[in-house]
Amino acid sequence: MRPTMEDVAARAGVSRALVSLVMRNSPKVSDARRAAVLRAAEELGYQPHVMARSLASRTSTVLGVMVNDLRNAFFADVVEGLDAAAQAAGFDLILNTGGRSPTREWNALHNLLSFRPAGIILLSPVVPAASIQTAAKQCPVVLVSRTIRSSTVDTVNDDGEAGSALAVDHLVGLGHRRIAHLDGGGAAGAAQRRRGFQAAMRRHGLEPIVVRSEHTDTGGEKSVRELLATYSRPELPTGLVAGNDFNAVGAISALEEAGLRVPEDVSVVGYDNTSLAALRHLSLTTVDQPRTEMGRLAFEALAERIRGERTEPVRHLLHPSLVVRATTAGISQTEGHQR
Amino acid sequence: MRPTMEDVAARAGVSRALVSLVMRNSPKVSDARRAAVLRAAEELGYQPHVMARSLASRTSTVLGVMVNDLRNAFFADVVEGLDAAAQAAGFDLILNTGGRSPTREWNALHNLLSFRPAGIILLSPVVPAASIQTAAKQCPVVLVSRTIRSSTVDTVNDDGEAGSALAVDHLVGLGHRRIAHLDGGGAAGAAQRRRGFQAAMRRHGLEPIVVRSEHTDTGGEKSVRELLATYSRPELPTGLVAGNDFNAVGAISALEEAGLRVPEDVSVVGYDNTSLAALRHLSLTTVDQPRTEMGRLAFEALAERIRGERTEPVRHLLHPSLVVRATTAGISQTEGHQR
DNA sequence: TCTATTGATTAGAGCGCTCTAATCTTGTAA
DNA sequence: TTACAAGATTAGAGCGCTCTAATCAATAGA
Repeated sequence: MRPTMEDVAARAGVSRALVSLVMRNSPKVSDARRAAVLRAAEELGYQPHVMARSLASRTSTVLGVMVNDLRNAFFADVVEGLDAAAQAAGFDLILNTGGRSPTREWNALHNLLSFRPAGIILLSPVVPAASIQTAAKQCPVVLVSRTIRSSTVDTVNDDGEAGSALAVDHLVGLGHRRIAHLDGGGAAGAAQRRRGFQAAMRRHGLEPIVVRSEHTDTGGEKSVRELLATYSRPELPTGLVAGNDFNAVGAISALEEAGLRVPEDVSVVGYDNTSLAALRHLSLTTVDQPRTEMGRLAFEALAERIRGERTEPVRHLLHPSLVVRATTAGISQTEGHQR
Repeated sequence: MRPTMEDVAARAGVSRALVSLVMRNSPKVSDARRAAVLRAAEELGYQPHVMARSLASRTSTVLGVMVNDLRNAFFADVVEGLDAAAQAAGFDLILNTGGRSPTREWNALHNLLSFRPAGIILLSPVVPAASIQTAAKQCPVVLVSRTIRSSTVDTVNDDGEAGSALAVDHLVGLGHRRIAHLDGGGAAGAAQRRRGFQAAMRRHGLEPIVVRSEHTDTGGEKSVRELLATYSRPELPTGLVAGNDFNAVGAISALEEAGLRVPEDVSVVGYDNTSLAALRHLSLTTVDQPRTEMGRLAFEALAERIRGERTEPVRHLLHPSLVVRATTAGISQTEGHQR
């Protein structure tokens, strides 16, 4: 059996309480005793039992994290940021996946709650708001990539509207006037990206063209083929704001297949700045969200609640940035100003 | 304060011990009492306290997971598989990252250990074997993507040699005889892939060509340029076995840049079957490891140790499979049989 | 010298649960 | 009726720790 505090106390010739104080490095322990206890602990290979500590102190150093889909690089990055911040502050993460199913997610949430965590972070949860409210009664809750109308839960989101606007501004700045958006449909965040696109276009006095698509490469291909079938060459949009990077790659394929060059004939902007966008082969201009930072902020929000420093909800809306690479350029002279 | 077992007992008019039995659904409780307890628990919103249970029962339902880099899709997939299996068996994951630094990793490991987990899973750890041994004295340990000479720890690895062999066999079957490997250098798993390549080539009576490279797309580009500079066209390898998918993409770029067509002039095989390989735009033939399955097996190995069913170590070596897509083809007639 | 005062140490209760052993009910056989 | 086994229930100790309040030691002030 692993040594307990009692064992250390016996070996150091002090009481269990004193060992406890040393372990939490309390200042009110004499140097001599502290050294003796530390040595005894070292010799026995003693390590405090986190759960016992948690039970006795009625506090928790555990943070529950529910992530819908770890395979999604976005969430993996957020968790990385979360873990770094949590580890630095002495918290531990207990992690769960919900598999995009409300039922499984609710179970996962329950599981986390049964650890009496200090707080909970939900990454893009699909459970109803009421369930989240219930959880929030037990401990602070922070939502990432999901909004909620609740004064007890904080949220961290990337500003999808701003991201699309960034893409539109970039293209317009390059001289483009006919710009289409490949809409992600019901995918997470797609609605905001669409709204941002439309608003930005109108702001520039341009007519927004929205094509129904999906957040996949095949979706991108299909939408571009539709676009190609709908518009004759001189009226074809010269700029494309894709729903995400995969979508953009599909779009580029279809474009090239049709004999159009990117970016000479059509400029394409992706979204998410995934690892594939950085590939020199593609070198996709895309919108980057501060993912790790989102994880850090989520932790920070939670920490403030845990420390009781804040009771009003906080809504972080992070600003994405545009990573300009090789798939966007000014429109060629021959096409330029003809409407 | 959240209700405890005592509260439920009081409300149901029974003893705490009886509530405990009901919560662990013991068969030796009368139906009437069980119903009463369940109702009281429901009304109070009672939920057992996992940590308290763990402390009292001297058992743990927690599994420690140390992952080096979650951003690496490989590990994210393994964790998904792990989580699914663990959740199904009633275990919870506490997750940590080690950041590829032995020191930070050692701290992370210590943290996990302080939860007195039922077992620990280390994904591609970089700490010395001795540290792993130490941990293994406290609870069962399973290593993924790392081997060790120890009778107390189990390992789950993908057979990198077999993967390379798969790629070579495929190319040889297509008629290729001059095949080069873009070596990943010191990257994890690179050595095995290289060995597998060399062995497979010799088995076919062919001379293995190994070019030093890196597991990145720029690495792939550079190596191909070197290859191009070294060999005159008729002697240029017609088949390339890349170190991983990124590397393959870089290689393809450089090839196309030099006016060579893939797969007509040169066939390229990647490794890892990352999401980019599946892109229709690329459609990369690549080697796929059963990642989720690896997670499941890691859990299974741990579970067997936890249940005390096995004491001899187990070494899982998973067989990769080849996903044939569009970057490989038979060599064109004009090039075919000339040496 | 005696008493405050401060700082260091410890006794002991308790966190929310499990588990063993003891006790209480029934039902059944003699 | 009595005895007893089998099943249902409970008392109470204890898991490894923290925390409050009490105790103890040492120094300072009168």
